[in-house]
Amino acid sequence: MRGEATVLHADLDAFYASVEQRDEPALRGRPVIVGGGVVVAASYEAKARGVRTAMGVRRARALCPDAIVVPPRMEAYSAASRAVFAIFRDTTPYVEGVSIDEAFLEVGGLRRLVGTPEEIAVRLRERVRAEVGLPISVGVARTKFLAKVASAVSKPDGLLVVEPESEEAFLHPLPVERLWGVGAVTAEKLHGNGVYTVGQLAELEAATAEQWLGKAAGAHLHALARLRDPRPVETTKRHGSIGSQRALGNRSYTGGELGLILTQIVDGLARRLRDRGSVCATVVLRLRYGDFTKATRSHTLAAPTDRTEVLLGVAQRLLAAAGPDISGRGVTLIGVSLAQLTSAGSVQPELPIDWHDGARIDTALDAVRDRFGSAAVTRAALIGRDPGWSAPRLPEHE
DNA sequence: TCTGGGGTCCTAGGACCC
DNA sequence: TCTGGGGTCCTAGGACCC
Repeated sequence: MRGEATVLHADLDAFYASVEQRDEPALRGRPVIVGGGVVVAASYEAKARGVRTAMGVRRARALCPDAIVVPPRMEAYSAASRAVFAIFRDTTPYVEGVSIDEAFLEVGGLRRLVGTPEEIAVRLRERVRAEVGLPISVGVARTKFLAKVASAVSKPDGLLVVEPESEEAFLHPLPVERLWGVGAVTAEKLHGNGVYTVGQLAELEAATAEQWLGKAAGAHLHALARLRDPRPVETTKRHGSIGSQRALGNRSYTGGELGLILTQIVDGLARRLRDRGSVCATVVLRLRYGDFTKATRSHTLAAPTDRTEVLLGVAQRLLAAAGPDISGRGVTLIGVSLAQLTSAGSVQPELPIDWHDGARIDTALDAVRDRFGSAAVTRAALIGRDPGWSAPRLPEHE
């Protein structure tokens, strides 16, 4: 027995472009491109002319000269997203957000009270259209993966229910690129071995797929092709990292200019971190060079923090350490990620102790013991042994 | 095809500990 | 003096998703 199709995948169509068409009637029915240097989103009228996400705007204009290009309005998209997610949560308590414009909804158990999954999906689409003014596609199936493929196949503005008994007939003829997790590189590997459809992948032994694609990816994709996807809809998913980056174009930057950009990035991230009540343990610096090669440098703190000065100090040291490469090839992108996030509540506040540069650590620990008791010494020693903590400017005592 | 910004997960080697 | 294997953490890089 396979169970029932009770998972919905709801996915707004050409989300950013649809918001623009909703808010500006003159854009309706016309090819709309949202973006600056590259295409961030394209309306279906633009997609029909070959415009694709991540394509350069110059090339997109060549393909579609009558396209209207508008800059992104993130606040408008966030507001629309919140309104749609409110309808999701009004539909079922089991909502797992995937991104700003899509989510999984578990609607099993609502049959008696509300209706069948299909009836729920029909009503959901009507409500999003009526209350938020946006088209949304919904796939319904027994697993998250099948529901996601179903919504993609149903687009635009569609609804597709895959009943358990028709899963193979639905999935196996599709190209392997439809599998969630198959991108350009993996597709090329599979094609090189004569595998073009999901059905062909399902016919392989799992070990063969693992050999070609790596253990985890091979096993996962093979299982999906064989209709196995045990992942439940998860209501509480926490973020593991937050990040921010800036593309710099082609001109060269002085060290001071780079330092200023780095400060702005870290300052914004630290603020976001504190707003969510989190601390982070690892700082990751990302660089991209003129030839599009990339580099990452990271440092893990002994004690997680949300303090701008500490995070900025680490980021600056990472940037300085990557220095020789920078001058040689020219940085075209600089970014920072804060990883290993945990709740700030689980970490003690920093100890207010006057510890200046060059002070001996045992002297500092004695002072900690005198003022806060011996239990505080463990944490102070932890901070002290972290080489990233060269000049801890601890906060003033009240 | 000359490439934005926000994320997730996996791999592989080295350090370190038991 | 030479030797084992497993587990965990950190770092760097890469694939993928929207």
